[in-house]
Amino acid sequence: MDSPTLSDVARAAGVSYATADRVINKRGNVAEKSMRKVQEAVASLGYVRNVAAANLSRGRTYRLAFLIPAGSNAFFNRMRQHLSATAQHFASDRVSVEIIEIAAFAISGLHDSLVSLVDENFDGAAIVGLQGGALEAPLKQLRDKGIAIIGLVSDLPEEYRSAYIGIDNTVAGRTAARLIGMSHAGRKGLVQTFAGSLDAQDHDERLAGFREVIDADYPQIDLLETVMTKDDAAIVRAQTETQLEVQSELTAIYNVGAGNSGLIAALHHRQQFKPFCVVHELVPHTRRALLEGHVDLVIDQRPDVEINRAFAVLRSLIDQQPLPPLPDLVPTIYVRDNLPADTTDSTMKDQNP
Amino acid sequence: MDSPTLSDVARAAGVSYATADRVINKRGNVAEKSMRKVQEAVASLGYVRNVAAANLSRGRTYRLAFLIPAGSNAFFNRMRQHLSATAQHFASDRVSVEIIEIAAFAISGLHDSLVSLVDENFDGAAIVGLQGGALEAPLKQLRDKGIAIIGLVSDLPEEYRSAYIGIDNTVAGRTAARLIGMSHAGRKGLVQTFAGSLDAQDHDERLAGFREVIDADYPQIDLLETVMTKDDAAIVRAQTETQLEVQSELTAIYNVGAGNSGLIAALHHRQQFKPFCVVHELVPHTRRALLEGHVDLVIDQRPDVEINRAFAVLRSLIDQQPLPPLPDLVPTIYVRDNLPADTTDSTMKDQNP
DNA sequence: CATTTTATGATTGACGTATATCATTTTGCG
DNA sequence: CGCAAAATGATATACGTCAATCATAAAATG
Repeated sequence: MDSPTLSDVARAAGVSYATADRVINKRGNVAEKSMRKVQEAVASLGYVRNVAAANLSRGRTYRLAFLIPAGSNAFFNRMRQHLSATAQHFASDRVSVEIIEIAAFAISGLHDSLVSLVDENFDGAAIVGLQGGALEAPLKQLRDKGIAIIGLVSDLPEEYRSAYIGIDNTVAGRTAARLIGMSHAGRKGLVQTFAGSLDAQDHDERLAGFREVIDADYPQIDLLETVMTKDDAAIVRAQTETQLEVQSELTAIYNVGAGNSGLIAALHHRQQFKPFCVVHELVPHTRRALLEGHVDLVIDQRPDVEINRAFAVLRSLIDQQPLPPLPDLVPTIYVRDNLPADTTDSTMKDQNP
Repeated sequence: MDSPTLSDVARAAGVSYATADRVINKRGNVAEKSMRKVQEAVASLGYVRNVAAANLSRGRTYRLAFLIPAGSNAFFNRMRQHLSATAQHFASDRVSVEIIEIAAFAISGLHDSLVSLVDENFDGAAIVGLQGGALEAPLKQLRDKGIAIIGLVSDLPEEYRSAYIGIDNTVAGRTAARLIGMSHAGRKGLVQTFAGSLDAQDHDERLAGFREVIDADYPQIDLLETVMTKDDAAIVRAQTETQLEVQSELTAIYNVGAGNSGLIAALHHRQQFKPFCVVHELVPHTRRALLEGHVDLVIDQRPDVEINRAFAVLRSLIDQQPLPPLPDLVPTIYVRDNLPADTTDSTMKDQNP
């Protein structure tokens, strides 16, 4: 019942431990015949390398960096929180994590952080990225040093990262459109969309996906021109109030960006008919708005799932091993009924982990 | 930069390795003063036990059993598939998994499987359970042997399991109701619900949750009496065809159980107005129906997430360690736009794991 | 104070793999 | 055949922890 060790394999194959080791670790200088014998023994005994022993022997430690926008953005706060919890847990697996805050959404800030990474001897980095030629030089240096790089939430130039972990924003936009379409039950509609800015790639993609579906499948729904908000709650609030007044026929609102507290505030005191309202990212205030009925749907990115994936992907990249089976990452739809337990709530159900 | 070892801790605390070990592993016979010194050294050096070394030394292996209903049920097929993939991956962590097929949904079959478990020396078991007094005797034996037991998808008697991993079916039913409610946009509605049988606890809970929300928040929607289908596709098909004919005003259909291929077949050739259709579990045929527009929403249980959780929970139970941070498990809503990549599809995006 | 507990120190051998060294054998080739 | 090159064997040390042993030192007890 005990798992066979490499010595067992060697014995079964009729070779020495050294030769078996040469085969397993591909050190070369092995006759084809021996190789085959060892591989057969591995197969017949069902040998699997004991990673605990291997890691111990190698003295391997994983030094990971997470580059995440600074500031009080509720979404990234949530992500940081999950990240530190996860990091703490992985400490016993010799994984050390450094969270590096980058100046929010500015190429130059990210560039500088990347430059300072180069001298720091990390094994891997997960980076909330941006697209921009300025990043290529430091990214190239990191890549050439053999550091595993992945894009997180927002992608990096493709050439310089081994994976992207985040939702497909076109899919997110399409999903919002589908649900808003359904909510109209075939009736005429008029939808106001909000976005942070034109340069934000994710906002752009969400809007494009949104329009695609509305145009294709819900011709009876008209779209007003997107209002730009700089992701600023005050602007969102003002604009929402204006639009609600001007467009009395408004049937739905979709905010692809941030600043939802402004949107919620604007809807809060409204007694009349309230447009169907879809926003992104489950954070304390959107959760509350959902429960109180000001918002109808939240499309969430699941930062917890993303962080878990990031760890798994970085480790397999660093070890050059296949990725373990992981749950898929898709935009998650929340209504007021299927919300996860509030983790900011201190009460935990011990029976139901 | 290297992580400190227990020897480092002992040296810093001014005690011998043996004493430090006595503190860390709670072996007793240690003076309070030494205990404190060691704990301080642990804190100041940031010592974390190296689990790789510990597991190696202990020679710990985890023998896990998964008891899953036999048969060709598409949902459990999917779950089994994910389970074997995960099991294979964890083999290198000295986790061995045995999948035990139990006679589908019959107390007696489950009972016999549990009895045979008792002599088998597992460390833990994840069980797709049933409620029933007959199970208590073997469960008690398992518990008394110190085997970690968790309920999976469908719960066991609470007293005899340490955790339940599965969605809250009331929540799932509520979620379905909310979305069907939304799809009516305030208009009058008539909804037909289907369920497998009255004894299936999960079906019952889903229906209850569903009715709760419709009654409370969508008074203009009427519910027809639930049609029982034995989860048999042929029955579902016949009943759907009958109801579509008899109830010409039908605005929505909600099937809380299985047999969806029958439902889909009945809707397939229908040219006229199609009721809004909500079903459970993303499997090949529901996925196709969603893409082709026969079904509008699928509420999924995420067997992949459940399996991942099951492994994590069993391991921490067996090690008596805290649970790592894991993504929440909530009923997932799929529309045709936010479907995960089809894993039965052989093409994989290597850039986007 | 002598004696019994109790606590501590010193040390050792696993666990399974990685990695290195050095001696020896086998093979290939002219 | 003889020699170099290639392949193999034998063996040792390290990784950090667990678990055990045995001797010794300190504290508690009467």
